[in-house]
Amino acid sequence: MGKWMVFSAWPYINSEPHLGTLLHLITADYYARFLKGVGEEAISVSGSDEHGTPIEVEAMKQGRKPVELTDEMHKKVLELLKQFSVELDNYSRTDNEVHKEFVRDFYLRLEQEGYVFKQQTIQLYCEHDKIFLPDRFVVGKCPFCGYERARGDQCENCGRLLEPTMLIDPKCVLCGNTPVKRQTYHWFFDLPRLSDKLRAFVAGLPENVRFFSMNMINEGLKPRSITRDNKWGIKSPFPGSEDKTIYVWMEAILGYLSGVKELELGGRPGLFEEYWKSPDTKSVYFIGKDNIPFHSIILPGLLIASNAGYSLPTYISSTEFFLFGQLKFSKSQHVGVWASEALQIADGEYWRYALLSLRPERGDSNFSWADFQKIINNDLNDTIGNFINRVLKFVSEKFDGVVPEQRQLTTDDKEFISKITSKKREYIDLNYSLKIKDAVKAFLESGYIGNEYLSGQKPWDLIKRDYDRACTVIYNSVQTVNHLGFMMSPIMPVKSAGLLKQLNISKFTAELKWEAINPGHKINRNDVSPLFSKIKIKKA
RNA sequence: GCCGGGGUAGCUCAGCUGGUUAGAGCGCCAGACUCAUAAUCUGGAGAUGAGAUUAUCCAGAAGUCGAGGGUUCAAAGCCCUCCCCCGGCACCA
Repeated sequence: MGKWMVFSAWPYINSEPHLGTLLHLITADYYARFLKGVGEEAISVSGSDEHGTPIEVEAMKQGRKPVELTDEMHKKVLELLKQFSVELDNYSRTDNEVHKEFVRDFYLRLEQEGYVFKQQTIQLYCEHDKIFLPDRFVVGKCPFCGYERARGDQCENCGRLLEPTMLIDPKCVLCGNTPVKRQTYHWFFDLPRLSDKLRAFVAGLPENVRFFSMNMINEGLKPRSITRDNKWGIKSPFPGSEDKTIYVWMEAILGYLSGVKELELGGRPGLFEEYWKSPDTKSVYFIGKDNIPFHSIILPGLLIASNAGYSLPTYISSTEFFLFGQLKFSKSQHVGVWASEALQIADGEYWRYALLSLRPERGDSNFSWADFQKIINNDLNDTIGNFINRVLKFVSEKFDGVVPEQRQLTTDDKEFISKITSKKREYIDLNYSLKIKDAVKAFLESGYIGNEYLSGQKPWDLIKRDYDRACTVIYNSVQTVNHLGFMMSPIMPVKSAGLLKQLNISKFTAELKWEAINPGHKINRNDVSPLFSKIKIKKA
């Protein structure tokens, strides 16, 4: 049995994360908890991605140092993650020393392996802001359609792809001055040389990732520049490149490695080699479709090129987007739901449940307040919460909080037991196949089955005329609560802990074995209370 | 332009290696129950109309998963043409 590394895409912290970004962090946290829950050895890592031009520019606008900005933002993200019950083994940041050193060593090694070359390029430079301008930081007249506000990478009006130098009358987007062309040197990663190896790797990826990536390879990979002329970033290690920094993507992506290294240095000797260099290690990356190529091509490319025996990604689980009333979430347009807003509306754990059950695994999925409310009120509260509550209340009121014995099983009981057991098995299997949305659904369906059983068996009726039957039905229902708790615990860790307390047990059983809570066990009847409550959302 | 994804009940979606009468949840209608947080459970209509019949019912034919063709004993899943929506097309993070 191999070990597992669970990763979430590192959020770029130029602003607060929105639901789309949060989704991957929550999923990674969920998945790592699931794995640990079934007894796998797993570590989970992510962190704040904090270098690069957008943050540098934002800091410039505010008249602050970039690091002040990201210190603040990173702290805020940590705070937010806590509220969403995201507790990865390491949630790091790219400005930490371990990462920086790791990155520099890594690229020096890559150079030794012969995958780095230096080349001259021409780029637009703003003399006023003293900054080389990335494509999107230049606007001007489109040479094809004449649209005045075409960006350096693409004209929004006619859709044509552009080069910044093609723009007529280019302007710096920051200050409006005309940038100048300036010669510079950059160090490049020789990606094309890895085409064949990457093609073999990509062939094993899931379809939604594979098509896209294979296409890029077939169109011909291009060398990827490693360096930038920015100040805010990791100092480039190549001789002669002292005034340059590493391009933010090319270093942040190595956080998956440095984050594990950091864990090792934090007191787990040997961890890095054990995980990253073992052929048995499985790795899962939870990402959005917008950064597929970085995980399917660039990261594996870097890993292969380093020739250091790192294990390549095993699973890349890419989701589509959440749309918000048909529109894509967007920071600039202010479309979408931000993390702190979300927390004002509902408990972080409710969001975990909702986001995991809406997870856009197949196509873009619409997020609407009505759906959200329905998921919380009907699914979580009415189906799951109410089932648990009616069982525990019953045990408290009618059995003095003591779990009754199982007597003679009827056909109905046996059928019920087998239904719940197979839902649990299904839940586990679906998780292993990374069908998380379906796994969460299996959890919900277990709630339907439980309620159906209670309504059909009517223990409140039985207790008056057939005590043995009542015992059996309630015994089975209590076992069901344990199994539900098991499925719930990675989804809503805090709520599950509350349930453990109500049940007066230390953990939920991962096994499929029916009896997990013995007859005669006393639950904490004074703690029994509904786990969830309904929410009401005012129209936005 | 190229690549990919989507278009299935009022809504959100599942089904798509072709195979029984196209499913679920929500919503709607009716009923049951009262242990439980006005929660739960059951049944029904609903992705189609028309003809015939006094009516219920039954039988037959036809239609039905964006549109239209095709392949097949059999298509929501495959092929072709087309329409609509979304995303991407790498130095944006």
